[in-house]
Amino acid sequence: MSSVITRFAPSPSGFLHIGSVRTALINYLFVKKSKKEFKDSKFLLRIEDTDKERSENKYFESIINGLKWLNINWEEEIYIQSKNINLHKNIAEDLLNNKKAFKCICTKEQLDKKREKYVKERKNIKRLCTTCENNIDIQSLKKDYCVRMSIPNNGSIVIDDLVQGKVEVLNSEIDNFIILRRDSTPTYMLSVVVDDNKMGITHIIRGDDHLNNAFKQFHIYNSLNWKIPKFVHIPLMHGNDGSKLSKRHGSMDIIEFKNNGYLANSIVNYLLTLGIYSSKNEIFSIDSIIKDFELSKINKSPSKFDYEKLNFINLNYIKNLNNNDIINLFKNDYNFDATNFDTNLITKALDILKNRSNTLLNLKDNILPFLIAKNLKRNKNDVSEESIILLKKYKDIIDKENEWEKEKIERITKEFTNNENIKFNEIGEPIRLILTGKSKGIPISDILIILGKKETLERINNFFI
RNA sequence: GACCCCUUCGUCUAUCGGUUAGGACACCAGGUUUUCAUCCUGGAAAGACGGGUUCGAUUCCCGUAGGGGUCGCCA
Repeated sequence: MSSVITRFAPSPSGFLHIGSVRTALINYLFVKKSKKEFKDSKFLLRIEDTDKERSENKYFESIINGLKWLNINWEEEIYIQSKNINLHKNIAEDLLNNKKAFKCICTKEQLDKKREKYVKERKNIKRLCTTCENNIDIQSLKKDYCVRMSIPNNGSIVIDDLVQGKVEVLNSEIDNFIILRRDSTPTYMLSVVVDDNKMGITHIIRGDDHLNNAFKQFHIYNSLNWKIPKFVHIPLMHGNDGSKLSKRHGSMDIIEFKNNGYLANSIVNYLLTLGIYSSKNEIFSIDSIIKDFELSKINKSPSKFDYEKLNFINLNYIKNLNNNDIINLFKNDYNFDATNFDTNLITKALDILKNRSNTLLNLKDNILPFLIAKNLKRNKNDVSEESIILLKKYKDIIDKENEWEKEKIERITKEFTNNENIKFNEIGEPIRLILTGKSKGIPISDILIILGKKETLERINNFFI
C-alpha cells in the first residue's frame, strides 16, 4: 500500500442528503485510516457543476454546510469542475486527433426514434450512432457536431471493484457515449475522468449507481494511457420500505437532521452501522473504529434507513453530553439561550431530562416548562374537585418543609399518600400537571427539586388564583 | 426489455463448510416497593425457493423468484 487520495464529488443540483453523506463518510474514513501510515493521503471535495442549468448556489451551500456540520473535513481548496472546462475540451481534442473519439451529427430526435424502436423489438442494442464514425465528410466537419468515444465492438472490460468484486461487461454493451456536446461543452463522463486524473485520485469511492459508468470511463483512461484508479462502488441506501430514499425517509437536506435535534456524531455513528462497520457495542466514534475499518468489508447489499435506531443512538449521545455542551448547542443551533435562566435550575433540569430525550428538540421541549411557568398548558377543568382538596393539603405540608431534598420530599409525599389513604397517582398526576403542564413525566420529587421550593409554591398558588 | 448488483430475525448485522445460527434497534413479559421514560432480566423472531458439490452447506456452484441500479448532448 501507499498513500491514497479520494474525493467526494457531488453535483450541486440537489441538497446533500443522508445517502450521499454516507458516501462522503466512507471516502473520509478510508483516508483517515490511510493517514495513520501515510501522512500525505488526502480527502478532497469536488463540485461537479458542469450542468449550469441545474446547479444552484443553495445546493452548493447545502453540501458545504452539511459536511462541515458532520465534521467530514476535506483538504485543500474546493475543486470547482467548471473551472477546468478548457482542459476537458483539450483532452477531447486529443482523443479526436488520436481517433479514440469521433464526430457525430445524429440529432437527439433520430436517436430517440432508434432507441424506441430497439426497445420495441426487444433488441439489446445500446449503440445508436453507427454511421458517423466512418464517414469522412462528417469527420472533417469544423462545427455543429458532438464528440463520441470510439468503443470497440469486441472484447470486454473487467473491473476489480474493491467492494463489488470482479465485474465484467462486454464492450458491445457499451454505448459510444458523448464526451463533448454539440455546443462543445464537456459531459460528465469526460470531466470526471480528466479531473480525477488531474487530482491524482487513487480510489474512486462512490454510489453503485455509477458502476455502469465505470466501464465507460475505463475506456477513456485506456485511450489516454492514464493509470486506472481503484474503483469502489458502494451500495445505495434505501428508504425504510425498500424504495428509493424519499423526503419522508431521509432524502431531505442533511441539515434538517440538525434542525430536528440530531447530533452530528449520532448521524455519523448511525451511518457507520449501516453495512460499514459492525461490533457488539453499536455506539462508537469514527476514531475508535479506524484501525478495523476495511473497504472490502463493506456490505454489497443496500440497507434501509431506520429512524428507530437513529433515535436510540441519538439518545445515547445526548445522555453523554455535558450540560455546557448542551447549552452551547441550544444557543448556536436552536436559537435558545438557556443562560438567560437560573443556572442552578438549568443544571438540575438537564441532569435529569437529558436521560430521556431522543433529540435536542425533545430535550428543549422537556426543559421549557421548568423555565417558563406562564406558558404551561394547564386547565382547571383537568383537575377534579377531590384533587384540588388534596393539592391544598399537600401544599400546606411542603410549605412547612425546610429541607428541600429529594429523599425528604419522597418521604413526606409517601407519608401524605398513606395518611390520606390514596394511591400515589391521585396526588402525583395533578401535581405534575400543575407544575409542568404534563400529567406524565419525570418523578414528582425530581420536579420539586428542579423547581425549588419557592417556584414550586408559586406555581401551585398561581393555579388556584 | 437488456446489462449489472443484491437476498440471514420486522430492521441493521455476525458467521474464515461442522455454531443450540450470535449481537443491536424495535416488539412482548417481569423487575427497579409512583406515572412516562431510562435502566436490568427474560421472551418471541431469520438463512427466499429448487437443484447440485461435499461425510457435512447459511457459507461454494447452477437455476428460479423477488428487490435494486443503469440504459440522456443529467451528473
